[in-house]
Amino acid sequence: MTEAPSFDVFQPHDHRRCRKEALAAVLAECSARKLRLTPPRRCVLEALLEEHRAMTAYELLDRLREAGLGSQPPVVYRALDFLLANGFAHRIERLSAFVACTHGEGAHEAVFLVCRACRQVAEASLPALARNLEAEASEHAFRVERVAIEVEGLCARCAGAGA
Amino acid sequence: MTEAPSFDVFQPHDHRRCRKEALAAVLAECSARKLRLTPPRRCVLEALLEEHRAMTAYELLDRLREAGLGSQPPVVYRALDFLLANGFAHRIERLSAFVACTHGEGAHEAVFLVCRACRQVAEASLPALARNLEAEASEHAFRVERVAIEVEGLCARCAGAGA
DNA sequence: CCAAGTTTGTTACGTTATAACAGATCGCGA
DNA sequence: TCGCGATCTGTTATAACGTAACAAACTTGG
Repeated sequence: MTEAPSFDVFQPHDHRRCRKEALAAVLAECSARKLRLTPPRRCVLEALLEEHRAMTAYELLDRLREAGLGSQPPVVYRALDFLLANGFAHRIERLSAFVACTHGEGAHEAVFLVCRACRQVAEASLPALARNLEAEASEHAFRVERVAIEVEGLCARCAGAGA
Repeated sequence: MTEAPSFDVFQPHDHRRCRKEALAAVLAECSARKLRLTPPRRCVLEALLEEHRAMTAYELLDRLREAGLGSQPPVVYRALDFLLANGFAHRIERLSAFVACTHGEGAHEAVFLVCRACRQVAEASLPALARNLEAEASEHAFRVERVAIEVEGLCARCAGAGA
């Protein structure tokens, strides 16, 4: 199985290659897990990989429409459900928007660094933090199902541009 | 200045007293900082303290309407802006909803334990975690402006109720 | 008291998301 | 290879969340 790339989107990189590798990794994963990357699902994933930033459901829906696929909201929300459920994309709560997963591996509790200007999102994992949260939750007898850690601010480039 | 209470909402407690003390703390804070807790702002805050769970803007708007105050969305969103800006309430991104602050002190990076069944929210602070995030952000040359850490799951009571 | 700034309230609209259902497609077993 | 159950696509319609723009009322300080 191809390994998905895991890197810092805020660094310059060969974007063509990054998209291609990420798509290959998802295709491999789908094949291995017998998941169907149908046309609308693939269209949404490719849009996210291409833009490489958090996109709203309605921006993605425009892509579906342009591709001659469904043009109504449920189509894009269902494609997103599939991508989120299988770890190929993430929802950024703060923006009500979505990004392709850049972290590679399956289930993981990620920290998202979200630039409010360019909407690019870097994904990091902090295992130490996850342990802290576990401890905190167990003190409250709380059963954890989902963790969202979102850091909003400005990436170096946008901060430099005087945003 | 009265100290606001800081406790675990998932534990049984004297709710009447908890509301009264929290309101007193906000009044004191407003007086100290020359902030105006006007009728719509107070109405929204009291609703949040009374219900003691995450409430949507439109639920809060119903309260304003019942109180004979404004009945259109901008009124409640402005009151919420005031409460959020001054640390008297928090937005729970995951739910597009709002809770009264139960943590007492001013600016703080909190961890929210959000029960998806009853919508009660426990607020904890994890200083160690904040330091981790700082380190992570600086590695990416990212300027942090706002941090949201939300843990979704089930509180002990709702888990027990077989949710 | 007056002027400047702040707050409330309104109308109108834009954005985000889901329910319910019909028809198309897929994959498997007879 | 046929057909049946499960899955997926697409539609219409509507609900939930949020903001722009502007007029009127209130508050505060000179």
